[in-house]
Amino acid sequence: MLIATWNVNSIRTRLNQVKEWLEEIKPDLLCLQETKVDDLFFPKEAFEKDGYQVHFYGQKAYNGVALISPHHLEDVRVGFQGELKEDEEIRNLSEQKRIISALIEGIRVVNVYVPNGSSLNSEKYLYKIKWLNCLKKYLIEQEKRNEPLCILGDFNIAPTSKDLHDPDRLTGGIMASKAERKELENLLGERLEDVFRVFETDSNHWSWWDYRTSAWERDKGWRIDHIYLSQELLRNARSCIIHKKVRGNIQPSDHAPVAVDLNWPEMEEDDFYSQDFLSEL
DNA sequence: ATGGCCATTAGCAATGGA
Repeated sequence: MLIATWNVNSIRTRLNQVKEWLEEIKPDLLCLQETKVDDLFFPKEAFEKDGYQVHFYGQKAYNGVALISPHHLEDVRVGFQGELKEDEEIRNLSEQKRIISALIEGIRVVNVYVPNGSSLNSEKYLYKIKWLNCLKKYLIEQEKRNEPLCILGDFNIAPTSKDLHDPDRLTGGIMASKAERKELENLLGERLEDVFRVFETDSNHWSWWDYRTSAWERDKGWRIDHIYLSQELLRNARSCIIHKKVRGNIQPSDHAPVAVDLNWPEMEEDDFYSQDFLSEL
Protein backbone atom coordinates (compact mmCIF):
# COMPACT_ATOMS: atom_id res chain seq x y z
CA MET A 1 0.00 0.00 0.00
CA LEU A 2 1.63 3.17 -1.24
CA ILE A 3 0.37 6.43 0.28
CA ALA A 4 1.83 9.72 -0.96
CA THR A 5 1.68 13.45 -0.27
CA TRP A 6 2.49 16.27 -2.70
CA ASN A 7 2.08 20.01 -2.50
CA VAL A 8 1.50 20.70 -6.20
CA ASN A 9 1.16 24.50 -6.03
CA SER A 10 -1.90 24.59 -8.34
CA ILE A 11 -3.46 21.38 -9.64
CA ARG A 12 -4.41 23.00 -12.93
CA THR A 13 -0.88 24.19 -13.69
CA ARG A 14 0.57 20.82 -12.61
CA LEU A 15 -2.15 18.58 -14.07
CA ASN A 16 0.01 16.73 -16.57
CA GLN A 17 2.89 16.32 -14.12
CA VAL A 18 0.55 14.80 -11.54
CA LYS A 19 -0.95 12.44 -14.11
CA GLU A 20 2.51 11.37 -15.29
CA TRP A 21 3.62 10.74 -11.72
CA LEU A 22 0.51 8.65 -11.00
CA GLU A 23 1.15 6.66 -14.16
CA GLU A 24 4.76 5.96 -13.16
CA ILE A 25 4.36 5.31 -9.43
CA LYS A 26 0.78 4.02 -9.23
CA PRO A 27 0.17 4.96 -5.58
CA ASP A 28 -2.91 3.64 -3.80
CA LEU A 29 -3.59 7.13 -2.54
CA LEU A 30 -2.17 10.52 -3.48
CA CYS A 31 -2.86 13.41 -1.11
CA LEU A 32 -2.51 16.87 -2.66
CA GLN A 33 -2.12 20.28 -1.10
CA GLU A 34 -2.33 23.79 -2.55
CA THR A 35 -4.67 22.81 -5.33
CA LYS A 36 -5.64 26.50 -5.60
CA VAL A 37 -9.00 25.85 -7.21
CA ASP A 38 -12.64 26.11 -6.24
CA ASP A 39 -14.47 22.75 -6.11
CA LEU A 40 -16.54 23.77 -9.15
CA PHE A 41 -13.44 23.87 -11.32
CA PHE A 42 -11.35 20.98 -9.98
CA PRO A 43 -10.26 18.98 -13.08
CA LYS A 44 -11.75 15.73 -11.80
CA GLU A 45 -12.64 14.29 -15.22
CA ALA A 46 -8.95 14.25 -16.11
CA PHE A 47 -8.44 11.69 -13.32
CA GLU A 48 -11.77 9.88 -13.46
CA LYS A 49 -11.28 8.91 -17.09
CA ASP A 50 -8.10 7.11 -16.01
CA GLY A 51 -10.04 5.18 -13.36
CA TYR A 52 -9.27 7.31 -10.32
CA GLN A 53 -11.66 8.55 -7.69
CA VAL A 54 -11.13 12.13 -6.65
CA HIS A 55 -12.25 14.00 -3.54
CA PHE A 56 -11.43 17.64 -3.03
CA TYR A 57 -11.97 20.54 -0.70
CA GLY A 58 -10.74 23.73 -2.25
CA GLN A 59 -11.22 27.42 -2.78
CA LYS A 60 -10.28 30.01 -5.34
CA ALA A 61 -6.62 31.00 -5.61
CA TYR A 62 -5.41 29.74 -2.23
CA ASN A 63 -5.10 26.55 -0.21
CA GLY A 64 -7.14 23.48 -1.20
CA VAL A 65 -6.56 19.76 -0.56
CA ALA A 66 -7.52 16.64 -2.50
CA LEU A 67 -7.41 12.83 -2.44
CA ILE A 68 -6.82 10.77 -5.59
CA SER A 69 -7.07 6.99 -5.53
CA PRO A 70 -7.75 4.03 -7.83
CA HIS A 71 -9.68 2.54 -4.89
CA HIS A 72 -12.97 3.46 -3.32
CA LEU A 73 -12.39 5.72 -0.33
CA GLU A 74 -14.83 5.60 2.56
CA ASP A 75 -16.08 8.18 5.01
CA VAL A 76 -14.55 11.28 3.40
CA ARG A 77 -14.53 14.19 5.82
CA VAL A 78 -13.56 17.81 5.20
CA GLY A 79 -12.64 20.71 7.45
CA PHE A 80 -12.68 20.94 11.22
CA GLN A 81 -16.47 21.38 11.33
CA GLY A 82 -18.34 18.25 12.28
CA GLU A 83 -15.29 16.96 14.13
CA LEU A 84 -15.18 19.70 16.75
CA LYS A 85 -17.80 21.67 18.61
CA GLU A 86 -18.32 24.70 16.44
CA ASP A 87 -17.52 28.07 17.94
CA GLU A 88 -16.27 31.32 16.48
CA GLU A 89 -12.64 30.19 16.53
CA ILE A 90 -13.41 26.94 14.71
CA ARG A 91 -15.43 28.87 12.13
CA ASN A 92 -12.56 31.29 11.62
CA LEU A 93 -10.03 28.46 11.27
CA SER A 94 -12.33 26.66 8.84
CA GLU A 95 -12.54 29.50 6.33
CA GLN A 96 -9.32 28.30 4.75
CA LYS A 97 -9.73 24.89 3.16
CA ARG A 98 -6.80 22.89 4.49
CA ILE A 99 -7.89 19.46 5.72
CA ILE A 100 -9.56 16.39 4.21
CA SER A 101 -9.60 12.80 5.46
CA ALA A 102 -10.85 9.38 4.38
CA LEU A 103 -10.62 5.69 5.15
CA ILE A 104 -8.62 3.35 2.93
CA GLU A 105 -8.29 -0.32 3.93
CA GLY A 106 -9.27 0.65 7.47
CA ILE A 107 -6.58 3.33 7.71
CA ARG A 108 -7.71 6.87 8.53
CA VAL A 109 -5.66 9.15 6.30
CA VAL A 110 -5.71 12.82 7.27
CA ASN A 111 -4.34 15.15 4.60
CA VAL A 112 -3.32 18.59 5.87
CA TYR A 113 -2.00 21.82 4.46
CA VAL A 114 -0.68 23.68 7.50
CA PRO A 115 -0.62 27.48 7.14
CA ASN A 116 2.76 28.95 6.23
CA GLY A 117 2.72 31.72 8.81
CA SER A 118 4.65 34.28 6.76
CA SER A 119 6.90 35.67 9.53
CA LEU A 120 7.09 35.45 13.30
CA ASN A 121 5.56 38.89 13.91
CA SER A 122 2.62 38.52 11.53
CA GLU A 123 -1.08 37.80 12.05
CA LYS A 124 -0.60 34.78 9.83
CA TYR A 125 1.87 33.30 12.27
CA LEU A 126 -0.72 33.53 15.02
CA TYR A 127 -3.23 31.88 12.70
CA LYS A 128 -0.73 29.06 12.08
CA ILE A 129 -0.25 28.43 15.80
CA LYS A 130 -4.02 28.45 16.40
CA TRP A 131 -4.58 26.16 13.44
CA LEU A 132 -2.04 23.65 14.78
CA ASN A 133 -3.71 23.80 18.17
CA CYS A 134 -7.06 23.11 16.55
CA LEU A 135 -5.54 20.17 14.66
CA LYS A 136 -4.44 18.76 18.00
CA LYS A 137 -8.03 18.85 19.26
CA TYR A 138 -9.19 17.31 15.99
CA LEU A 139 -6.74 14.42 16.44
CA ILE A 140 -7.86 13.86 20.03
CA GLU A 141 -11.42 13.45 18.72
CA GLN A 142 -10.07 11.22 15.97
CA GLU A 143 -8.47 8.92 18.56
CA LYS A 144 -11.94 8.00 19.81
CA ARG A 145 -12.62 6.15 16.55
CA ASN A 146 -9.73 3.82 17.24
CA GLU A 147 -8.58 3.69 13.62
CA PRO A 148 -4.98 3.17 12.49
CA LEU A 149 -3.89 6.71 11.67
CA CYS A 150 -1.77 8.30 8.96
CA ILE A 151 -1.52 12.08 9.01
CA LEU A 152 0.45 13.57 6.20
CA GLY A 153 0.90 16.70 4.13
CA ASP A 154 2.68 20.01 3.95
CA PHE A 155 3.36 20.91 7.59
CA ASN A 156 5.38 24.03 6.81
CA ILE A 157 7.62 23.13 9.76
CA ALA A 158 11.13 21.71 9.77
CA PRO A 159 10.99 19.62 12.97
CA THR A 160 14.75 19.47 13.68
CA SER A 161 18.06 21.00 12.58
CA LYS A 162 18.58 18.04 10.28
CA ASP A 163 15.59 19.17 8.26
CA LEU A 164 17.18 22.50 7.25
CA HIS A 165 20.04 23.10 4.82
CA ASP A 166 21.41 25.92 6.98
CA PRO A 167 20.28 25.33 10.57
CA ASP A 168 22.54 28.03 12.03
CA ARG A 169 20.86 30.72 9.97
CA LEU A 170 17.31 29.33 9.81
CA THR A 171 16.65 27.92 13.28
CA GLY A 172 14.27 30.16 15.22
CA GLY A 173 12.82 31.72 12.08
CA ILE A 174 9.56 30.95 10.32
CA MET A 175 8.99 27.21 9.82
CA ALA A 176 11.74 26.47 12.34
CA SER A 177 10.68 28.38 15.46
CA LYS A 178 10.39 26.91 18.92
CA ALA A 179 6.63 27.57 19.16
CA GLU A 180 5.85 25.90 15.83
CA ARG A 181 7.93 22.84 16.67
CA LYS A 182 6.30 22.63 20.08
CA GLU A 183 2.80 22.75 18.57
CA LEU A 184 3.75 20.02 16.13
CA GLU A 185 5.18 17.86 18.91
CA ASN A 186 2.06 18.38 21.00
CA LEU A 187 -0.37 17.33 18.31
CA LEU A 188 1.63 14.21 17.43
CA GLY A 189 1.71 13.06 21.03
CA GLU A 190 3.16 9.65 21.87
CA ARG A 191 1.32 7.76 19.19
CA LEU A 192 2.43 9.34 15.91
CA GLU A 193 5.90 9.12 14.41
CA ASP A 194 7.70 10.69 11.46
CA VAL A 195 8.13 7.58 9.30
CA PHE A 196 10.81 9.16 7.10
CA ARG A 197 13.14 9.20 10.12
CA VAL A 198 12.64 5.48 10.71
CA PHE A 199 14.60 4.86 7.50
CA GLU A 200 16.87 7.90 7.25
CA THR A 201 18.61 9.63 10.13
CA ASP A 202 20.97 11.83 8.08
CA SER A 203 20.42 15.42 7.06
CA ASN A 204 20.45 16.53 3.40
CA HIS A 205 17.05 15.15 2.54
CA TRP A 206 14.64 17.84 1.47
CA SER A 207 11.05 18.00 0.27
CA TRP A 208 10.92 21.71 -0.59
CA TRP A 209 13.32 23.95 -2.49
CA ASP A 210 12.59 27.68 -2.80
CA TYR A 211 11.92 28.86 -6.35
CA ARG A 212 14.28 31.75 -5.65
CA THR A 213 18.06 31.65 -5.11
CA SER A 214 18.49 28.64 -7.40
CA ALA A 215 17.77 26.54 -4.33
CA TRP A 216 17.11 23.41 -6.38
CA GLU A 217 20.30 23.73 -8.42
CA ARG A 218 22.30 24.24 -5.21
CA ASP A 219 20.25 21.60 -3.32
CA LYS A 220 19.44 24.06 -0.53
CA GLY A 221 16.14 22.70 0.74
CA TRP A 222 13.96 22.06 3.75
CA ARG A 223 12.10 18.93 4.83
CA ILE A 224 8.65 20.27 5.60
CA ASP A 225 6.41 17.62 3.98
CA HIS A 226 5.89 14.73 6.38
CA ILE A 227 4.09 11.45 6.92
CA TYR A 228 3.21 10.50 10.50
CA LEU A 229 2.00 7.00 11.38
CA SER A 230 0.43 5.44 14.43
CA GLN A 231 2.33 2.49 15.91
CA GLU A 232 0.43 -0.35 14.24
CA LEU A 233 1.18 1.17 10.82
CA LEU A 234 4.73 2.12 11.68
CA ARG A 235 5.52 -1.53 12.38
CA ASN A 236 4.42 -2.32 8.82
CA ALA A 237 6.32 0.44 7.02
CA ARG A 238 8.71 -0.83 4.32
CA SER A 239 10.10 2.46 3.04
CA CYS A 240 9.56 6.21 3.00
CA ILE A 241 10.92 7.99 -0.04
CA ILE A 242 11.12 11.60 -1.19
CA HIS A 243 10.51 11.56 -4.94
CA LYS A 244 12.84 14.41 -5.75
CA LYS A 245 13.12 13.70 -9.48
CA VAL A 246 9.98 15.66 -10.34
CA ARG A 247 11.36 18.79 -8.66
CA GLY A 248 13.66 18.86 -11.72
CA ASN A 249 10.73 18.95 -14.15
CA ILE A 250 10.11 21.92 -16.42
CA GLN A 251 7.75 24.29 -14.55
CA PRO A 252 7.83 22.17 -11.38
CA SER A 253 6.06 22.52 -8.07
CA ASP A 254 8.48 23.81 -5.43
CA HIS A 255 7.70 20.65 -3.39
CA ALA A 256 8.54 17.01 -4.14
CA PRO A 257 6.18 14.13 -3.35
CA VAL A 258 6.85 11.93 -0.31
CA ALA A 259 5.54 8.36 -0.25
CA VAL A 260 5.34 5.61 2.34
CA ASP A 261 5.09 1.94 1.43
CA LEU A 262 3.13 -0.12 3.96
CA ASN A 263 2.67 -3.84 4.28
CA TRP A 264 -1.06 -3.27 4.71
CA PRO A 265 -3.11 -5.33 4.55
CA GLU A 266 -1.09 -8.54 4.06
CA MET A 267 0.73 -8.43 0.73
CA GLU A 268 2.85 -10.87 -1.27
CA GLU A 269 6.64 -10.48 -1.54
CA ASP A 270 6.52 -9.52 -5.23
CA ASP A 271 4.58 -6.38 -4.43
CA PHE A 272 7.68 -4.94 -2.78
CA TYR A 273 9.45 -2.16 -4.66
CA SER A 274 13.01 -3.10 -5.64
CA GLN A 275 15.95 -1.01 -4.43
CA ASP A 276 16.92 -0.30 -8.07
CA PHE A 277 13.49 1.16 -8.74
CA LEU A 278 13.50 3.23 -5.56
CA SER A 279 16.94 4.71 -6.21
CA GLU A 280 15.73 6.11 -9.56
CA LEU A 281 13.16 8.34 -7.87
C1' DA B 1 23.78 41.71 2.99
C1' DT B 2 20.08 41.70 -0.07
C1' DG B 3 16.85 39.59 -2.71
C1' DG B 4 15.83 36.48 -5.69
C1' DC B 5 10.51 33.05 -8.28
C1' DC B 6 5.98 31.53 -9.20
C1' DA B 7 0.76 31.34 -9.37
C1' DT B 8 -3.35 33.80 -9.10
C1' DT B 9 -6.68 37.56 -9.77
C1' DA B 10 -13.45 40.56 -11.66
C1' DG B 11 -7.02 40.66 -13.85
C1' DC B 12 -0.71 43.27 -16.07
C1' DA B 13 0.05 45.26 -10.08
C1' DA B 14 -0.78 43.36 -5.94
C1' DT B 15 -0.84 39.48 -2.85
C1' DG B 16 0.45 35.03 -0.87
C1' DG B 17 3.50 31.50 -0.65
C1' DA B 18 7.77 29.49 2.16
